[in-house]
Amino acid sequence: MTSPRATAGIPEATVARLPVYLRALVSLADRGIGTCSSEDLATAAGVNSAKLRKDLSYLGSYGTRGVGYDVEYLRYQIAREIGVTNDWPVVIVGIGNLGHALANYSGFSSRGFRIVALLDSDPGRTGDAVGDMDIRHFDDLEAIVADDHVAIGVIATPAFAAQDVCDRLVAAGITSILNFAPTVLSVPEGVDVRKVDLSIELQILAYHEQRKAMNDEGGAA
Amino acid sequence: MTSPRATAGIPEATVARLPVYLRALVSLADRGIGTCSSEDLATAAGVNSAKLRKDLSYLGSYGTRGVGYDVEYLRYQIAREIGVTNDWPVVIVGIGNLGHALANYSGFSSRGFRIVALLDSDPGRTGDAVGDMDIRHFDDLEAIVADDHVAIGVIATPAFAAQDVCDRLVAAGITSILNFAPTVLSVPEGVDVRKVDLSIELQILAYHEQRKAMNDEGGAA
DNA sequence: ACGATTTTGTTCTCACGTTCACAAACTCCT
DNA sequence: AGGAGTTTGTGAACGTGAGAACAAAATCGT
Repeated sequence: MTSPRATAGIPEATVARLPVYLRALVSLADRGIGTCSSEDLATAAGVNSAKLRKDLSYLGSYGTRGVGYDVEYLRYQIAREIGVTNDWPVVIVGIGNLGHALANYSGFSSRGFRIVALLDSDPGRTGDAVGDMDIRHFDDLEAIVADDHVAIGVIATPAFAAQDVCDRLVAAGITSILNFAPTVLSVPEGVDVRKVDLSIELQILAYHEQRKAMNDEGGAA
Repeated sequence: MTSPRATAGIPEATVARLPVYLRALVSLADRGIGTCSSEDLATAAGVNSAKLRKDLSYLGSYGTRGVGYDVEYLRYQIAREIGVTNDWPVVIVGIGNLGHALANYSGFSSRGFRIVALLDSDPGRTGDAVGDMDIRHFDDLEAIVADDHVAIGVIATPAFAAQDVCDRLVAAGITSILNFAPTVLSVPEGVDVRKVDLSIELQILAYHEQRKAMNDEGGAA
């Protein structure tokens, strides 16, 4: 029993690229471009055009053969598919250096997210203002999550505190977590975690850099 | 003509996990654990033990059957494979909110990297101190890269400036770039780019969150 | 010394993701 | 109206990655 447009099974790899396409479309729209081919959009998104077309085909047939894609229309369709046509409320926990940067990051509000609270467990920080928001105490978490129906939390604490914060977020009803702390979080079934680790990315670069150096040596010898 | 230990072809997916294993090993060592099984390490790293063993087998046979892995020994072997036994000099360009956070991030120095310069093109920022470093003007880039043999650069500028900064980094001799600006960078052959996009990660979470909400509705109806 | 037990390293199979290549479908021009 | 030229959407081939399952090799107890 499959529905005509199987909005069910979009591959994970495709989901991860949809936001890139969305950003590329916004950029094209800003430049006043109303229609684009898969080749144009693929270039703007930094991918192969066949992959782009296959990715878009999972959402439906939003292009016109011989013409291309209407930028505004496709932009809306992808935004709808991702779910960023309405704003998602988000809480950020841990307002150190990184938390500050995240709180001030304009890319959230412009892309479907709204920061509803900055939380920290250090009483020396609560009450401080970051931009136009005040830092509140972590104990306010449960009330905020319940009041604003928050589903997404960002962890920007030190590693040692991350698992405790995570457990508390989950208990409060958060079901999606973006983790910047360099540690593995364990969460119950049904909760999604994505991690961003700055030093891991650098280490991957270092590996390839080392390989380049080895090859240069090998080639010169 | 394959060398006995083919250090040549480590799969990209494995390379991306090695830093996670390394972190897990450091954590085990800190807790005074001298030996661990693949199961222990896999749990600490948040992966399946079969996958872990297969990943490690690409590096060589560093375990002992019936016993497990020596934590210190394996830690060194992975660090050597990644190339983080010596420090890699790194420059950070764009010292806004995020650049500040990166400059203060202790995880770099403790994991094989050394920040040698903070650069910004805004004269209002140059000269300011961040931690124990001064912000220098972007025009000093070429001299710094040449003097310190810098191969890795971090871009933390606004999106509109990122491609220009990137071109200049490449021209100065940088061959690995970590890009935090929300834009696609084009680079010549031989230069590696990895990107970290905070809002993309959130959008992926939003997609899954929306799906959960749809399923709950569908299940309740 | 030898069998029981543990745990690694590897093989095999399956699923997923990428890319090619082409038919279907649309526009434009005559 | 009809053919030439474009560009999408998709089927098929290929490559990579994940996980189960097992043989090889080490320890331990008797």
